[in-house]
Amino acid sequence: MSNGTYNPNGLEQQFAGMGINNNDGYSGEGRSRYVPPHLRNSGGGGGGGGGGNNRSYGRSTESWGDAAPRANRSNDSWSTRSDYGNRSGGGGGGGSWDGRPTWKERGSYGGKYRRDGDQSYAPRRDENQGYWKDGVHHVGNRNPRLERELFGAAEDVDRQHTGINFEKYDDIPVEASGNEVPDAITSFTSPPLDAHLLSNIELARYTTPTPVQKYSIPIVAAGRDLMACAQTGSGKTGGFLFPLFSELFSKGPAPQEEENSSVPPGYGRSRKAYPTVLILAPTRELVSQIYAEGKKFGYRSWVKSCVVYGGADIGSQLRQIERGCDLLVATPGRLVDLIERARISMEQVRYLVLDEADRMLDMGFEPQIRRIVEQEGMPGVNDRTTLMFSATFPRDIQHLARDFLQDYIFLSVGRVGSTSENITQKIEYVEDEDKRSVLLDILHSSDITGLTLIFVETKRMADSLSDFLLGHNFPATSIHGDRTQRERERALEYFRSGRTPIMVATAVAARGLDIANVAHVISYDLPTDVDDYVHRIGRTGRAGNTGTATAFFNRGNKGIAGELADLLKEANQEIPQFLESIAREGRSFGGYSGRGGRGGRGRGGRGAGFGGRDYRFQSQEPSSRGFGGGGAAPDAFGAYPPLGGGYQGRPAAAAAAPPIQYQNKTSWF
DNA sequence: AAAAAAC
Repeated sequence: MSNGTYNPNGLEQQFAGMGINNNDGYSGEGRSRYVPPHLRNSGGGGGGGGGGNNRSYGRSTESWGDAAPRANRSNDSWSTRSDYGNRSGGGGGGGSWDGRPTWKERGSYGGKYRRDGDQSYAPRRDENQGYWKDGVHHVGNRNPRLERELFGAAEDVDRQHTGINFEKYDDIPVEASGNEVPDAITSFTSPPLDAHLLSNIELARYTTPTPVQKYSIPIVAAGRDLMACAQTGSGKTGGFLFPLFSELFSKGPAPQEEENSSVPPGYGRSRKAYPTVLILAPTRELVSQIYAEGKKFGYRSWVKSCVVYGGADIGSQLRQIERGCDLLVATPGRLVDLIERARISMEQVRYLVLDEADRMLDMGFEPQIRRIVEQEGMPGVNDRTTLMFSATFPRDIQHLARDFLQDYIFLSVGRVGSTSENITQKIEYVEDEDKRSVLLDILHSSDITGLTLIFVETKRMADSLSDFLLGHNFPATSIHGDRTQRERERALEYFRSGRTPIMVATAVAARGLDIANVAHVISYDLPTDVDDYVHRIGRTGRAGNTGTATAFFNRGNKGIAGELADLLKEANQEIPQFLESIAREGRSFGGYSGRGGRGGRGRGGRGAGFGGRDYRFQSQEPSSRGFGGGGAAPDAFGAYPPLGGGYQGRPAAAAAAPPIQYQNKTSWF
């Protein structure tokens, strides 16, 4: 297969390329320090440049970054959120955020180094980085090498967005609700998108907006907040990156305090970064992936993107931030850490994105998220645009939406190619002790083109199973939370590139990861939550391709049997007899009542490809979910539903008298 | 019950 942009010796070469950072100990020591993927070849400047070549730029961000006084803010176009009309149509004549000229250093910088022939000791200037001066976006030079690195070649197996079945786009169910929903766009055009962004979208070979993008672009352009129920595979990442970059490109940097712009960059009293855009996501791999997409769309622009997450060297992340940080992608834990170290400020955040919000809450990130959004000086709902994405819309997410969003547009989107059409699901009855040999059979008989992703429930199993496969000469790797970040990233890279076409994974890889060319997803162990199963199989059949999902089922999985059978039925898949009967046993016992308990969609929603419902517009009558029942009352135990409980279909505003929590079947005992 | 995530 084509190795495309993936050099087998990439890592070593990239270490070599970091020569500029020798003083940082990268190569001076006997053992090489880990360089996370986003720092390798960063900037991509000339030849051996590698990292560290943006340094001089960092200065500019430093100064504009200091927060403009609140009072100023209320005069600029940012804060008048109540006046939606003013912000649509790219108003303001494309000036800077507040109409004032932006920091001069940013402009003079170009002149300073452009004619400087000797760059051997001066901070390396990046010809490919654009800049903003006097209300004009000066786009950097093109760089074929960097373009190839960012966008890949058309034939690269691991970059393919081809095979997208565009006709199917039109079949995707989309529901938008809210006050004055802006009209959806139908194609990538300028306006409403910034012309430079459009050229980057073209380079990335995206030709048609997905449904979520069709809505999110005009919604953000109108300055509205968005709550979107959509899974990855719906073009979610582009759904927020496109409109955000478009806004940044046409509006330029946020205003900065005049006095502060004279502080010598890098030597000022603080080395704090003030990102304009903050994107939060639950896993390290996910933020890494979003950042990689961000680099594509930010190509040649003035916007400097950064990514921070745990498990990786914080020093290199700090240096990256110092070089400029307009758009930040982060996991919550590491971001809180950096805020505590006073290296990142939330005070200039104008756009906030919460990706996979339900997952973040599941993982217990709510305290960190609330701290980041509510207690660290981030502009309030009136002074920022907030986009929330979530596969499900349970009650705790509704609360978050109520607190973080203002008069939002609710969007419910299906996937590109519904589960039923693109993924063939097979359920095999396999006892635990037979799983290994059945797996070998499957691997032996399966098509060698395409990747195979195997899900297990425990980290230990991930290790032992990948060892077992390696022992049988299958090129396998594994990814789970006990592996080092370096191992995780390498595993993912090898898997993506096809160098190791089999990967054994825990839940860390179940959601959000967009890996092209996954032909087969095997649930070696079934999860207990059917939502997890849905997310897993969503790793295949992406972008309009077809895929196969196989699950090993035995009596130990009977808890999921009923919902699994329902799911298969909705997806028009074959339901094996054993599953049918085990599901029936479960149902007759205590009366299966569809989904209750923890977060998730009602059964009816998934088949239609909808992720949730805009509870704001549901009346007090029983919802279409089958969550029938009276008004607000304690549940059968006399207890009010827990805040974190999964529940939907009821206005969250009824807080004074919380509604019934419908119990999971198992809770009745 | 296990997984994920900051040091």
